[in-house]
Amino acid sequence: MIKISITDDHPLILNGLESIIQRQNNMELCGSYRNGTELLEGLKKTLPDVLMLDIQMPGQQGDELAKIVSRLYPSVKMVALTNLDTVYHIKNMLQQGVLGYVLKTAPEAEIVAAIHAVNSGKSFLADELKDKVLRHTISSAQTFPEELVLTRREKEILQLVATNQTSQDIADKLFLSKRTVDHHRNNLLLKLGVKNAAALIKKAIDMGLID
Amino acid sequence: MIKISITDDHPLILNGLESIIQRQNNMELCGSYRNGTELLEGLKKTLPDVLMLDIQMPGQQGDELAKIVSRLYPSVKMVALTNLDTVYHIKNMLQQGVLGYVLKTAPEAEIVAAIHAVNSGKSFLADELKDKVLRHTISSAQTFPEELVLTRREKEILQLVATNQTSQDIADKLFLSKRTVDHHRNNLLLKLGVKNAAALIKKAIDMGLID
DNA sequence: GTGAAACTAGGTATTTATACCGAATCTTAA
DNA sequence: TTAAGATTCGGTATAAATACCTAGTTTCAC
Repeated sequence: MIKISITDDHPLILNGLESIIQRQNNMELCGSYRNGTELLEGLKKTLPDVLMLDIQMPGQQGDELAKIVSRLYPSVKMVALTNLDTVYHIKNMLQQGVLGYVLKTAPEAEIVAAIHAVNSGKSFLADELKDKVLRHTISSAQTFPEELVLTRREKEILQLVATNQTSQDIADKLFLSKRTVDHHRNNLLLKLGVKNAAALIKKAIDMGLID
Repeated sequence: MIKISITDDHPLILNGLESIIQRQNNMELCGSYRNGTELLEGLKKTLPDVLMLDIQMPGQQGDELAKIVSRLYPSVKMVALTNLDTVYHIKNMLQQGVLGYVLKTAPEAEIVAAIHAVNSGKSFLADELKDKVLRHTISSAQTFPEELVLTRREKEILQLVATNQTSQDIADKLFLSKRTVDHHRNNLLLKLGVKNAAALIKKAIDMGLID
């Protein structure tokens, strides 16, 4: 019997996954959480074999959670269950210790297959996503730099740049010098390979860095 | 017995909604479609009382579908079931003939309530969304025009602003003076109610003006 | 045809963003 | 403990965007 927990802020998704699991005769749902706080609380009591994890959630994001969980509970196999199909997110989640990556648009059979795979310690990634990562790895010189790793501060400032605030506004809000904010903005432009704020926001949204 | 159809490209959502409907003793699912083409095909055979409609889908978008359905089958009551919680989308869908608007993050009871409401011809909108629309209507009535209408040139330039080009670049490309481009950019900022290009792009994407 | 709106473009000024330079702390993992 | 990277902030300079003017031409609906 594979014990499964899920963390997602959408009741509909929780429902859908629950009905899928109930239909399998060798799986059972042992935890259902709506955010990172609930998850971390729940894991203290019940440890699943497989944890299904959304990326975009209110509060703590999926990648941070994956990192925490994989450190605290290395025995828990994780599957990212998400809408985001960018290479950035796939690589990012896998780096954070997630074994499987499945899109919410995936057919039921694929979700079940992913659970089985990670439960036996194997990684799981849909063929289409493998191809995508592969293509990107091969031809990424032009599109965006291979290694896109944004720091915590950069992510934070990226969000704020999209909110109709100047660097000075952002600096005031974060209690930083305008210079510091500009420094991070420049790094963002470099890392995403763009020349100005408009293109930065466009690309960040395309890549799923901003919701 | 309320007959319900659903159009959504996420199998998980289809699953989740199906299990919710099965648990109600006065509802039944009479159609389940993954995109607009399937929906329009299916409606020729089976007409539901209530149609649950996603907005973001591959191919035809929800708002276009709502318009078509409400013209072809005025008896079908529609509910938008979506992740998008912007005032723009709420108003847009309601204008296209949708009676209810429910977020995918909504609890099960709210989804059921929405189906009942629209089935008896009443509109349905969660209180939080009503408040949001109200606040927006009040606060934006004075500053910006209610109706957002972009001209051809403005739309054209809006697209280009998102493509990593400066005003001068855009001017060269369109054989215009940089001043003219700046003029249109200023109008865009005014019309969308933002202060800079970053926020302009963010808002334009949120509103579906840029893909 | 007339009028409204869109499109065009220039002047001038200020504010912001971007580019490059250096460098001191702080965190964190090896 | 050490090394690498993140974070912080400064100087200086230029490029770009934004704000507020005016005004001629074109387009299109009435």
